[in-house]
Amino acid sequence: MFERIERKGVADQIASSLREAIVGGRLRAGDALPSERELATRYEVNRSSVREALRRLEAWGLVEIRQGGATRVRDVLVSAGLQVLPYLIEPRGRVNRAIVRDLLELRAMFLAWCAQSAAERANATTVARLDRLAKALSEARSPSELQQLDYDFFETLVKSSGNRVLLLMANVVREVYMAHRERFVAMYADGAFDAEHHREAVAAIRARNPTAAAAAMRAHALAGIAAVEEIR
Amino acid sequence: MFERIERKGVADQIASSLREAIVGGRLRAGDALPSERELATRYEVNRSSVREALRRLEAWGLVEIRQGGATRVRDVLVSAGLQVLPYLIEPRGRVNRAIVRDLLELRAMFLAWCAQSAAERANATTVARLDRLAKALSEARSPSELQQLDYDFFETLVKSSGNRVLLLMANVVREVYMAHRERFVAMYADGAFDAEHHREAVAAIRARNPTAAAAAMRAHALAGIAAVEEIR
DNA sequence: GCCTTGCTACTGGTCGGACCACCGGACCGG
DNA sequence: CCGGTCCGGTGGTCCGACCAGTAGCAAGGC
Repeated sequence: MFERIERKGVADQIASSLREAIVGGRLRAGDALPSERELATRYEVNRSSVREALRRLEAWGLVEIRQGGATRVRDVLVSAGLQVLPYLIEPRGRVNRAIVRDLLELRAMFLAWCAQSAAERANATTVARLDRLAKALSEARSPSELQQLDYDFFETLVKSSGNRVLLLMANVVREVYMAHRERFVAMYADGAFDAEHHREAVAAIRARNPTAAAAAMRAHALAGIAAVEEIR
Repeated sequence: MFERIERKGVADQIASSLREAIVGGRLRAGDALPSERELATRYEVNRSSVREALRRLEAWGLVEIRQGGATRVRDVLVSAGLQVLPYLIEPRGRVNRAIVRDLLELRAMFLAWCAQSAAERANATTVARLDRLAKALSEARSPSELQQLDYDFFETLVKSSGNRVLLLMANVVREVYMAHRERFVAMYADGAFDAEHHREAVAAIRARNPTAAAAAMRAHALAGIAAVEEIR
């Protein structure tokens, strides 16, 4: 009880409706959307609200708006940004396993690369923070607690890589991951998770051994992928 | 004469103005923006236009809008998406070298990883396309031509990795890169570029040798970084 | 017959003014 | 001190009007 109450604005709902139509394939790339005035009539809302929804879709890279001409649907995989990921993962309520696997593969690449960068340039403060997280991971028991700590470890690693562009990517990934965190909790179920790789990585970073650090985090990520795949 | 006339909508200009204030640091994280009504008065435009601009900033992750409360500036590096990259690269007309280097480093990681994936799973069609691009790179002369071909090579590699999440990332990176392509043309000036690494990579992909493919593309990317750094 | 020109009916863009929903602080009574 | 109530200000939605740009069509010229 006391669960969060949904309160979405009109514009939000329209944006969601259109987004699902596009991502779900009911509207194809190149198709022209009805005019703003017609959408307003059909949804029985004001044109301003429709406009607001359309601007959001445009910011997501899902449609192309041109004054005087029709608003057209763009090809999702060619022009959409990372923000649409949550909707690709779960179109029509069913999880798209292939996309999840793609995401986890990228996670493996990022983890390994960040660990390598961290080993090359991390300072004592960062190493200490990673060390604390690794220790906490060794002691934590509940899967959700492990998941949170592991995510914190990931973020700390990204920050310690010192790459600000990667930081921006991580921001988007965080939103996606947090929205679907229960999908990935399987990676932390009894026995599926072992903090050994984290301890190894921290030791390697402290010893300034990039290769070993990368290998440890890659091993961790691959173990996670295996755990998720097994569950399904 | 008859040069192209700038035609940006009112909302666009307001969004740019506010974006620069935020990215440039004149508005700090946590600061409250003036109300929509006041912004409308100050800019001498309609409130609708201000709203449209604010929604765009929200989509970029630069501000947080809450009904009943003030619209507040968010921490760029904590919540912004990749879309703001162009403005981080060139705040106030001066190029931020550190960000450019971060971007090129990530490019190196992506290139290597894509080449590896491609070697593991590319089909004959893709290999043939990469082969054509590598040949064209060997023959092209002008830097801008080389740049375009190299970018095509990168995109083809991303597609052949088969990872759709990476594809979404590449979409955003493409917009950033294309907006600043002149900045990177130095990588392709006389003598700075050699198609040898591309030929190696294609050969390795065809031979299904992931390690060699990754090494070849990493070498190419590192050479590019060196060329850019030297110019400055 | 073909191309050009200009009209026209549509599209999105901006305007202003009104009212609703919501938040936070000031104020008041218990 | 606590809980309500009120009120000013904020964003959210609505309406109806006009401006600005596009695309297609139809009359005119070659």
